[in-house]
Amino acid sequence: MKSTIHDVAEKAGVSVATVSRTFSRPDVVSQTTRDKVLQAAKDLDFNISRSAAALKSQQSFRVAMLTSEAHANWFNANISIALNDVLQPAGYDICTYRIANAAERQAFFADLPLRRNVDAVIVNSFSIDGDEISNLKKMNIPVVGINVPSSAGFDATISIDEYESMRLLVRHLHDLGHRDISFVCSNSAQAPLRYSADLRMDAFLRACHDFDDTTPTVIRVPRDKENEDELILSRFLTQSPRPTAICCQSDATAIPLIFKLPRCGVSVPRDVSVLGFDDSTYARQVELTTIHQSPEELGYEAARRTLQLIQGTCPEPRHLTMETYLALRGTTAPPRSSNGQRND
Amino acid sequence: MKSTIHDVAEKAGVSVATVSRTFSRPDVVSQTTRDKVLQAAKDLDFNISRSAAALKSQQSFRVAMLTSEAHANWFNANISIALNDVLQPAGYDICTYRIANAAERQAFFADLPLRRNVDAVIVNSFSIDGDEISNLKKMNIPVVGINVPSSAGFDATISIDEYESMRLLVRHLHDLGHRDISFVCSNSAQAPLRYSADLRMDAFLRACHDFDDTTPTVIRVPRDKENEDELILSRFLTQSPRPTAICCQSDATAIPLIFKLPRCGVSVPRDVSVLGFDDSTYARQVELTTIHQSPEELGYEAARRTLQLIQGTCPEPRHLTMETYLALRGTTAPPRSSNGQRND
DNA sequence: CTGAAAGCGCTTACAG
DNA sequence: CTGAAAGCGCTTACAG
Repeated sequence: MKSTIHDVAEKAGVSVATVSRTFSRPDVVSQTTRDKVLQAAKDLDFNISRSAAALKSQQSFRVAMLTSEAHANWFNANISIALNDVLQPAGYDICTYRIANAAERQAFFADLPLRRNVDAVIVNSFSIDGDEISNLKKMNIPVVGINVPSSAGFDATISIDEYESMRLLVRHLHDLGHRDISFVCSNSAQAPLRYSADLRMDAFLRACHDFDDTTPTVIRVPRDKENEDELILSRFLTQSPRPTAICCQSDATAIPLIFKLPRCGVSVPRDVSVLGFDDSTYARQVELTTIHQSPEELGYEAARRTLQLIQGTCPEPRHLTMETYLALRGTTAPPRSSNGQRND
Repeated sequence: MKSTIHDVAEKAGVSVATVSRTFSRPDVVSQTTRDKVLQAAKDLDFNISRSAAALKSQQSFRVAMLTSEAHANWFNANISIALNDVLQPAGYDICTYRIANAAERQAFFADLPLRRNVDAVIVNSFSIDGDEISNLKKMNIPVVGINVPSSAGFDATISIDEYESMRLLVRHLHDLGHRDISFVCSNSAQAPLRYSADLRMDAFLRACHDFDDTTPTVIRVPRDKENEDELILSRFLTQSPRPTAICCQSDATAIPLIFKLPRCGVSVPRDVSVLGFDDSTYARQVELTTIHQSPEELGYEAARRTLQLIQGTCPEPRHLTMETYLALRGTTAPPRSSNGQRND
């Protein structure tokens, strides 16, 4: 009922080797033979069995993606789609391993459940450490990183430059005359595996440090709370002196704010400038000034490099930094007293 | 270097059959033997080879998901995560097949590239027709649908009731006193594969039909345009008489509107009520009245049923309708002249 | 509860 | 360009 390579060989009057080659290396079989085989395969509704091909050829045709994010977010959704767009047509499945907490992390890197069962691993925005990378390397397969803390140990990495991005943001605010700037972030203690939250705050503080007349403050709230936006609002409104600009860790934090601030009598950008990070869903429509990045491109580049590494070629360059830019829109403006003086 | 089941058998002093059973059916091997095997496996960094297991056991440990959506959206991202959460721990990979246009659709259902290579197929929000379902069934594997046009031919389906949902929405507006209601949707001619866009409009029109004093109108715009929100705005503002309420096909359409309408001098909900559909990202924060649905639950239920069907048990019930509810929030209010009279 | 053995459906050197 | 043949690493009836 389900036909095998033997059935096709018989029907086409060739050997199974030829049938196999017709699918795996069509260039080495003659046009005439190829046509015969293809016709027979079609008549018999034949597909190559991936499991058999995998077993014999010592490949798994699977690529693992490691991530720590529990919920559906814009960044990961775009990464996944881009990976699938490149890897699927090339014959690879993507298996997503979500590591949600310290126990899972420990278990994963100790057991390495992927050993022998994937052809490459992509580490996505995960705060992986040196020992963990070493463990991964024991599998003797390519290891590719997307937004990882360091490129050390990786066969290829694709990242954005958080520091440069934050510098763009802070310089823009400084140019406008802002001197009191708040950074809003979720408490990283709650999300120890997610890379970039901590980094981004550090980048903000460093960027402010370039200007000795600029006072950065930080508003930290617990992560994944339903009322995150209310907490932030409350903290901001009670700060004294009130900062003239708010840099948010991501658009997802900024968008609720630009909706709610006016309802608290604080006009955006007249009374306070608000900035996001990502240029994600709705950012353009709500005119949010933000840093544009493209997880889709990060994903494409990562997938392409993964494929190259599997085929044994070294991607050029091995470590790529994708450019970001400041999407200048309507939520930033000069502060009310734009003389650069503090009004305290 | 890479150890096989033979190495483990030798080290543990048992047969390969016992090693195999230790992993696939641990209940049938004695505690003592199991411990020996597990220890040997650990010492040798051994994992079962999926390809070999798959080949011999005539399973592929893969589940296909068919979808037509090109871009990352809230619904699909949540579906994917839920499917992965259930299927991955059960040992199944998910391979996502995206069918973007008529040619791909034709090719896919004619060739059935998954034949012999997946254990089940999940059809997600795809406007699949009877012939296509028949084709799928030729593979002799379970076929599960999420939001498909009809449950006919499916081994299991999970859906929401679009009609009932839309009735909730329209009745709420009618109760408030609205009689002129617009439905905003993207042009389905551009997206012939996506199921639910057309259906939702039909549901809206039917729901309005329940009230003979209510006049529905439709604003249709091309899909996936960058300036979709501006087109809608322009159409709405030039309509005469201007509807007192706008029902949007999804939150993604509604959210830009509730941001932009006030900037055109139209206050929400004072001058116009706006409703979404989904209860997706930011809906709560921007106080959008909308229909709540949970793609996560749809995904979990679909995955659970898929697993049951693979194991040969029939899910109960086979066809499940997930409840939705009206999330009553701040973007709906009585129309300005709430006497139910038309002011034309 | 455990073992010996057949075989799942391919790929790939090797030979011609 | 094509074929004969070995074997990838498991699972699973069957026997004990």
